Amino acid sequence: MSVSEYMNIAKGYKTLKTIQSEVQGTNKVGLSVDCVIFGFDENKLKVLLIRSDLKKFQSKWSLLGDLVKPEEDLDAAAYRVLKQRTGLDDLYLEQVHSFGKINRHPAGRVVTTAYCSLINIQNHKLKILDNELHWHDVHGIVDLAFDHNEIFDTCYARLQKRVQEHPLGFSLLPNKFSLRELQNVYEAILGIKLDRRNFRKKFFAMDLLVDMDEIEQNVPHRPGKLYKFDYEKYRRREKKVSGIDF
Amino acid sequence: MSVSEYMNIAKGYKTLKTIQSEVQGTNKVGLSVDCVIFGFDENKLKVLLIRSDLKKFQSKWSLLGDLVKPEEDLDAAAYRVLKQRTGLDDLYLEQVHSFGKINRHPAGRVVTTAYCSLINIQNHKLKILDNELHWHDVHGIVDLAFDHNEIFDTCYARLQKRVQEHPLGFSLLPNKFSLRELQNVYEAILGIKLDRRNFRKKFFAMDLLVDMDEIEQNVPHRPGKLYKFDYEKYRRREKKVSGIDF
DNA sequence: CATGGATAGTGTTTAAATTACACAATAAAT
DNA sequence: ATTTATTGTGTAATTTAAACACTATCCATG
Repeated sequence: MSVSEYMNIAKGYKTLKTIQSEVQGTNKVGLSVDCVIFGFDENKLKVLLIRSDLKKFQSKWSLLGDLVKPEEDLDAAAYRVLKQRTGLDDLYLEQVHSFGKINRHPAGRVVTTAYCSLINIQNHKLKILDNELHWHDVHGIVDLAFDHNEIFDTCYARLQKRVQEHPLGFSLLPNKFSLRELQNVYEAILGIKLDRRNFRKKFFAMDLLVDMDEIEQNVPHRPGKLYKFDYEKYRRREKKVSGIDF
Repeated sequence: MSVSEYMNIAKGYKTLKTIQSEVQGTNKVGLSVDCVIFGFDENKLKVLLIRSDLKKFQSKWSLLGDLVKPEEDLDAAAYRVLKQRTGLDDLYLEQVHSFGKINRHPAGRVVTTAYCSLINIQNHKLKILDNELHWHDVHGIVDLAFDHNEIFDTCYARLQKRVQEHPLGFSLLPNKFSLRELQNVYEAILGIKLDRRNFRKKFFAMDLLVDMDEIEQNVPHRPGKLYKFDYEKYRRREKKVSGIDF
């Protein structure tokens, strides 16, 4: 042992070895990710659930999750699950919260990190039929496996908050959308009715919608114009301090 | 093996044993918590840091953290660290984000969950002198150990956001405080100057400050009235949907 | 005890944002 | 040609936010 190592011990510093033995010792837990994947269909907000693969919960629905691999970033694990289950790329995905109650998993200590994702349900054709994978209305979610009710509630609440401050809603829609579709998304997520004229006024005033010079097809009434969201322009904006209010 | 177990396997269900072996197998990682503890002193926002106990980082400052014990809730671990280091009870503590890059810790795979806490620096006399524990101005934080710069930045940004929507600021102050002290807290956290009259108007309009019928002592100028925050009244309020704006 | 220094305490005016609200135009279906 | 459903549009009233200055009070000082 070198003199400097002795000095470090004298100072109370731990050596890398000491920490390593702690890390690799008994202080290990299982780590998983769970994805709350939202979709929008028939003017309803939906969440993608799977039949629990755990016998104990055989009749219950469960969020989509998996154990994090030892050599895998946390975010990468969530993205892997998301891609595996939806077949889609380039999706909105955001970490929400980690859940770490001791007995939340029957197989032992597993801490899970929950992610929230929004997808355009149109693009997601695959895998729905074969597996026991289904879109559920976010209202009328009843008894999920594990602590997934708590996780779902947390993520839904976060979504409701976040959709008001960030342009997430568009992820649920096709690239081109009408203002009615957009409003339906917001109403479904927030669970409230919005004034149509004020809604339009607000979004036009943001100046982030690009008129595609196209109109809706196959609607049994006067078709609306189609727009896309200008993410680039949005990113270039600087945010203001919004003001104290609680 | 029972018939029902066979059927479960046929259906693709995993038995508890299967999952257990997965959880207890190689898919284990170290799990830690890190606390970003904010304080307020001399009209500056401060964060509590400790000299890294890891030799590799011996000259660097580090957040306060520890490994989560195998039989300890995640939140409990954070609270344990917080209490150990501050000697205080009943503190504001909120989970912010989990950090899970593969090589973020030199001793192996350790995923950490970051918590944000606010304390009244007056109450925290102990332990500052002996250990290598110090309050640092949040500006001028330079090179922390591990990925603690990223963690700190995330928690500070979250605090700035959250303090505008929830009554956190009071946790940095004594029970009784003057409106100037309160404004100083907000200005320090947000890093902006606020209009004094409008600030007062806003807080009085909230109707959540209780006049204590006392005035400041030992100030070298006209003393201000002291107030406390009415948490009970606040909790009973129902929140409005704040409106779409991004 | 008179003065100066520092902060407390207080209202109004203007601008900006939000809300409430109604009717003509258009396309599709019959 | 008529019905049905939805688009597209503007204004007035209310609420909220922003800018801004003077007197009162206490302490410290000479």
